[in-house]
Amino acid sequence: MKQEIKELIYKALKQAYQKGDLPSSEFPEVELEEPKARMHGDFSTNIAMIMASSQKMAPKKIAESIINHMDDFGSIILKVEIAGPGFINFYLRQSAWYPVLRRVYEQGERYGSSNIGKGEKIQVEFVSSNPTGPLHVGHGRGAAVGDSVGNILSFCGYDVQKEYYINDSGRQINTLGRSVFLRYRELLGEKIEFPATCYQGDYIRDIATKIKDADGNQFLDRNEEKDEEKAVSYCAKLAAEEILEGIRQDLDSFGVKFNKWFSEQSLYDSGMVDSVINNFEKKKIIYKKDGALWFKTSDFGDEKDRVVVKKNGEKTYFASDIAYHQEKYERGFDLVIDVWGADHHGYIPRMSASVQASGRDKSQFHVILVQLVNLLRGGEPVAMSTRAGEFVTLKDVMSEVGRDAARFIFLTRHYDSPLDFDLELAKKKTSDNPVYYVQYVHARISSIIRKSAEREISDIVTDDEAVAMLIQPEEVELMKALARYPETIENSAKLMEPHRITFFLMNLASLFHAYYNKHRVLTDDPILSHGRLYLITTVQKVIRNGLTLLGVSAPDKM
RNA sequence: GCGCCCGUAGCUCAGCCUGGAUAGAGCGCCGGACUACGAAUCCGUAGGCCGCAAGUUCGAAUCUUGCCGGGCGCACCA
Repeated sequence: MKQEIKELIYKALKQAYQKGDLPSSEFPEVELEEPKARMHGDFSTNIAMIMASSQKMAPKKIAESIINHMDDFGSIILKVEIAGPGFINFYLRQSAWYPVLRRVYEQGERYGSSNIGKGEKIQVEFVSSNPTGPLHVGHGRGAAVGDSVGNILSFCGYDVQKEYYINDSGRQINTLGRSVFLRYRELLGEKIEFPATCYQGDYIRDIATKIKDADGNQFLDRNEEKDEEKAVSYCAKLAAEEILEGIRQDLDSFGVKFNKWFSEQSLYDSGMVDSVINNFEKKKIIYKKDGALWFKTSDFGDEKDRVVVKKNGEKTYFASDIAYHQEKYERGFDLVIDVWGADHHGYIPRMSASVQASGRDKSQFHVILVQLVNLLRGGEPVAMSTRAGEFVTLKDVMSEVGRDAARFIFLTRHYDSPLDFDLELAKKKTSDNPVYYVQYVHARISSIIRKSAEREISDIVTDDEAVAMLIQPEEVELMKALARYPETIENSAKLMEPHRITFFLMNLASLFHAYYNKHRVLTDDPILSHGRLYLITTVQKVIRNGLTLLGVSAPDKM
């Protein structure tokens, strides 16, 4: 639609130049926009104002000559006006919007998809929470954003892989083992002073109990230090597996599916971490200082160098992260996207440095920083202390407010702004809660279609006669919105911003509810009814299409 | 101190990338609409120095700079 109008303008520009009405043949890109105010037409362009200086003419004169040379308004344009300082406003015939119905109807769940990605391989890594405790709400937001961004990119022709990185190595896993082991000993009657540095949550006790039940007191006999170490590492392994399994289940019931779960430990097992460090040493971008090995990230834009091997010989997390990211590119990804909590933003320059050091362009690495979630209940903050083990898990939230509400709310804001997540509000089934507002459209339309079958209006009829009945302003507004969907998807993909789809859906829902309240779909006139049924069917398809990208269900009944 | 993010209606937020005409939505307030397709809905009223200031521009919520306020981060932690 936009394209057709743009071409008409280009044609007019050329003609105007040839006839000598315009002095210069330098034409800028024609931008068409939808005016905010309805009275300014369906589309408008500011081309005449932009050209004013290069053509050395008054904007209004330019606009006039463009219009004069638009010999063919085509079948879509009703009238054209010059307005304000030199805008050209286009008013379309209602029938101009009819083709969108067919596109939506035929493409259905693929409507809005595209091939702008051209098969480019992208990896989206998200959540990647340490298997030392259950997922909490913050992880939920990351999961919703990462999953949805992946869906959207894939919808736009990118070859997307979703991945979870398991930090199953290093000190905090050891701490996990120690925590479990201490609880285990406690369960067997020892008096334990439980250190504050250990994990406090009840889930630690649960795991310890399992070990006690399965293995009895066999770990209590510890003659040497290495016996204790063995016991701790046994506990660590078991606990990490147990917790990871819980994380998998939580994400599964949250509707998030990963293509791959990648283990940090495997990078050590395969020697990848060592080989990366050796490689960097050869390149002389790793050096020794104060007994530690430092990576010269400052050569690649970081503010200072970073340690990869500590004085005591332990590798830092950064070391395995470097190896991990290098490994990603070796798997052939053109672009690597990491979804992180905003508190990790300081980590970006060094990660980017490592990517560049292994020969990739910094544009091949992108971090989506998701801001924090403030959990509220009825407007009051909910205490969230990880150290004390008092936090609301994602599982709790899901069982309290439901998966759809949770996912939708996480995506009602730009990931860049902090999110207040109110449990009471999320449960409400009123218009405070936009998820039901949108889902209700889908259910309502299903209901009308059921009703139409009862009345034997039955099958969706899509012929011209029925479509021609769609002349109400509310119907045109709906079709305009449907036509805007592909553009919304494309923007959402380019900017990696799922909330644009959320807002689109809320707007479409609002247009539909207004239409529904003003006009009847099922009337005494079968042709009119057919036309309207056709229209609302396309609305329903787009609602479902969009909700699917957000990972939210589209119910037929609520 | 340095870096990143945020500041738009009473509240919660879109819009900013790609400048355009009278700045939008939901909630809340006030007032209305169910004997026909689902009232989880709709209609209407009120409510704004778009944090402040300067710059660029024919034109700035949008771009640039400075300032103010808030959040987060600045480890041989993860």
